[in-house]
Amino acid sequence: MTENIATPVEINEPIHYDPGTIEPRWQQYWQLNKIYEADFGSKKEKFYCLVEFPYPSGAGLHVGHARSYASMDAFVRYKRMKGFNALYPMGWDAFGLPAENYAIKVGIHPSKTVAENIAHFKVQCQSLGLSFDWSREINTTDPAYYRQTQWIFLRLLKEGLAYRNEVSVNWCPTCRTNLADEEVLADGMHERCGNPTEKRSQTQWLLRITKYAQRLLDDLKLVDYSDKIRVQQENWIGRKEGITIKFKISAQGSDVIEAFTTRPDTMFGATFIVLAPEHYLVERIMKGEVKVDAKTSREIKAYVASSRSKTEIDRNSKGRKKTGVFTGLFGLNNLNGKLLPIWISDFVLSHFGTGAVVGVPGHDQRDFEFAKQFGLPITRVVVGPDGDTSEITELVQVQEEAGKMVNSDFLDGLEIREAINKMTDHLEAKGFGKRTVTFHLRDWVFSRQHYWGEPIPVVHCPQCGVVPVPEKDLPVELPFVEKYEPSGTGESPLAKIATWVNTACPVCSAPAKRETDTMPNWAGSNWYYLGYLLADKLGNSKSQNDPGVAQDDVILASEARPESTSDTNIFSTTKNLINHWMPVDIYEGGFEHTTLHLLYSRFIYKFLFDLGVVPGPEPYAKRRSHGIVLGPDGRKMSKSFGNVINPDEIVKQYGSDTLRLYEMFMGPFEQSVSWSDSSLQGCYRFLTRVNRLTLKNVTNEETPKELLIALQAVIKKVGEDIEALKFNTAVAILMEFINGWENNNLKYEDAETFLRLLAPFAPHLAEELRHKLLISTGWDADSRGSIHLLSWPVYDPELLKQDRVFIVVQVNGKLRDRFEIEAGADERSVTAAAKALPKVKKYLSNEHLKIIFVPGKLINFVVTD
RNA sequence: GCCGCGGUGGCGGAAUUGGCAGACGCGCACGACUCAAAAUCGUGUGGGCGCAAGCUCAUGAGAGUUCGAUUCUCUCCCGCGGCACCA
Repeated sequence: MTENIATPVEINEPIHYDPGTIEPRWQQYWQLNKIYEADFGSKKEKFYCLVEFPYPSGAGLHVGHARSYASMDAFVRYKRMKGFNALYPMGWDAFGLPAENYAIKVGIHPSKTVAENIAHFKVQCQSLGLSFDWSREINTTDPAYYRQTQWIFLRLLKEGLAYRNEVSVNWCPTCRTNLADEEVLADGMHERCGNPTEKRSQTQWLLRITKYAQRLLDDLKLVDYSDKIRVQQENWIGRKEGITIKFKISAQGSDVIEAFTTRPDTMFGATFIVLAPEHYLVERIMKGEVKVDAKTSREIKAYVASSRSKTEIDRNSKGRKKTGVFTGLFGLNNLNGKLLPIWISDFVLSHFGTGAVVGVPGHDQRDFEFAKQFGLPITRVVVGPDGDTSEITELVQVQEEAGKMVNSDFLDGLEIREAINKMTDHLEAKGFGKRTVTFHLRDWVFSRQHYWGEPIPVVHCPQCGVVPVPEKDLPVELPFVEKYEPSGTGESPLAKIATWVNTACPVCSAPAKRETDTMPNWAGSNWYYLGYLLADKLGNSKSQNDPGVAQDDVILASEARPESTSDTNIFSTTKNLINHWMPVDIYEGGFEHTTLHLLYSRFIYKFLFDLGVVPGPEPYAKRRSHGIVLGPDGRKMSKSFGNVINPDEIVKQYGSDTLRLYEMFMGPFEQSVSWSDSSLQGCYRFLTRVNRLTLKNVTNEETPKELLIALQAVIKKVGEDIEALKFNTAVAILMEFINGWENNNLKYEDAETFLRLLAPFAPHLAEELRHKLLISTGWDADSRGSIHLLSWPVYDPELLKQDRVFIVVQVNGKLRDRFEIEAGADERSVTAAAKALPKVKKYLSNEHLKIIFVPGKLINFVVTD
């Protein structure tokens, strides 16, 4: 601890609990004494606690942020007291749609609104008394910061993981930009603005996240994520094993169709093949390269045209009546020499598998519907557990998982699982097919047609093509413009700024144009956990104009700067710094980012790992997500419902300690809970009582033994609960303890112990009361500094050892009585004592008696007549 | 349809290697203080029967395992979330 600022407590203040007075003065005290700054020169065990940094919206901090930040704040304060060198940083994810949309709405340039919003957010965070290390604050819109973001992009480009391609993308007409798949909700709505999206074909920058799909899946085993989060990522990555089967096309030279299936066991039940309208063979038919008769050709063209006119959501809606057209062509089923008619239908998706499906109408719902629609044959090849072998005429007879093979030649009699393996081996051995793994995950559409983002650092040269901006020329700064509204043409507003767009090719110096698309708002958050570690090198608000920062010091590049072995200061290089602090020990943030930011940043971290920048394959050792704070009416808080709780008002009325305590007490951390004003008041009452009891029920006489024992139990429980993120029960035990304090007095040091336990939850009041204790009693504590720098109390296990215990007495499993006996009493004495109890005695006949004895806990008499 | 999580008093929720169901808070009732109210403190508070001691029912429904089940197994119902014409 540095020099103490004079303790700002008056000894003769009234007993009344007045958070409005005490909170600001301690906030100021903490700030002046810099008590929450992580020590970057320390060899103490580190603890890196990360909460998702907010985008600084105009609405300010809401109670959901507060739940996350306050809970993790308690965790970090506890860890600090346990002796860890804790890092709990905060920053601003200020690029992207939300910031830009807000700026457009209020008609003020985003650079200005962002700065204002950040200032507001910061004041709010400080008024909550959060122990963030503000010396490491970062801002993704800071050129020194996004220089690194751009550098990562250049490296992705160099490694072939960033590429341009014409793809079908999700377009949000409201926000006038393209979106990644992850940004579109299941119902086709944009996750930000809630409006419907459309599909467009456009040349876009993409990141090859699919190359990392298997690792993103496998490495989930290396980390501790909540089940819900892990499963959600697994679903999104969507790995499937199957086989791609080849079909020769009849009467058509060398053309072959490949179809992916996860159920090769049913191949003897195949009766047709269906192609997506976008399938290459369909293209060839329409170009005349594959011959079909003129009438069929016209029908195909008409069908394809009508499919294209449909929206993606229309096409993908389940249960829609099947449509399609027959091509007149047939594919050869190599297994039995049967010819399968080839159809075209838009229920087949071009981007999954091979864009072609083998129709097995007996055992697939969609194939069944299609066969029914067009009168195609339906063959049964699986008999389910019900033993039904009849002809399949109803959808309900379509078997899915369990059953035995029939009508399937060499597979007959096998269980489905065995048949899949046998058929797969067979097809591979014969060269008819190839084992294939598919993923649901698709490449990440990484360009946005918006102003407020990191410029993509490349130049388009007529001679050289796409040329990366040389690293030394980073950052490519975002130019200031008056008009930044999206154009809606699919071109970024940057395209209109001739002075910025026109540049010289870095390779041949010929006139060239800058890339005008910008990066999505997820770009800056891909690596921000590293940004905090390098904050002093990145030019944050404190050192932005510091000329002492050398240019090459700010690049994450590691191979250019190998680990120094001669240097005795382990924190002397960027790489050592990263190696020391990474991975993040616990990362807390919303469930809604599970398949967005969380997945994206894992991908980028793996890429940085491959480059040698970071020490391991995973950025976050542990991930948890807080439940949503719902409105008092149980609905999601929303302006339109009028059920939004503003944390500023709560702080004003009850103080931040009450708000913090309530947000932790309201329910299990990962569960959604409705806001309740009366529960909030209960927390306020608790703090008021703590205030009164500490100032009145404290003496220099010994604490009653019973209360002292209870205090040991509280020390134990609060510590264990915080570690397990069970903040609600930690608060409960603190409340329970003071119920016992009400009619007793605590000795000074025991009262102080209690305040230490309270400190992570109500940091201001704990600090205030401890200082009042020191002053009013003259009691000599081991430190006159902040309570938050004291050690976490250690309980006395001897006191927790009970010498007498309560034994529960059951008869036939029903509770009949309980009695007290010395701990460690053996079965014989417990039995004797229990039998003697009148309430028990009357149920016991002397006949056959079986006794179940659980030492120290319970005895159960089982009367068996 | 597949997968995950959950269902406990009037309300939010406690309790898990299977051993006292309902901690803690809210709400409610009564009492103390007060001219009165608020605040505060105290007592009580799952349902039914009973003056009471006590008995009995009770953790979404039903079955099972067990001396004993909120906890484990099976079937089903409901809610929330993820994936989904994904072959």
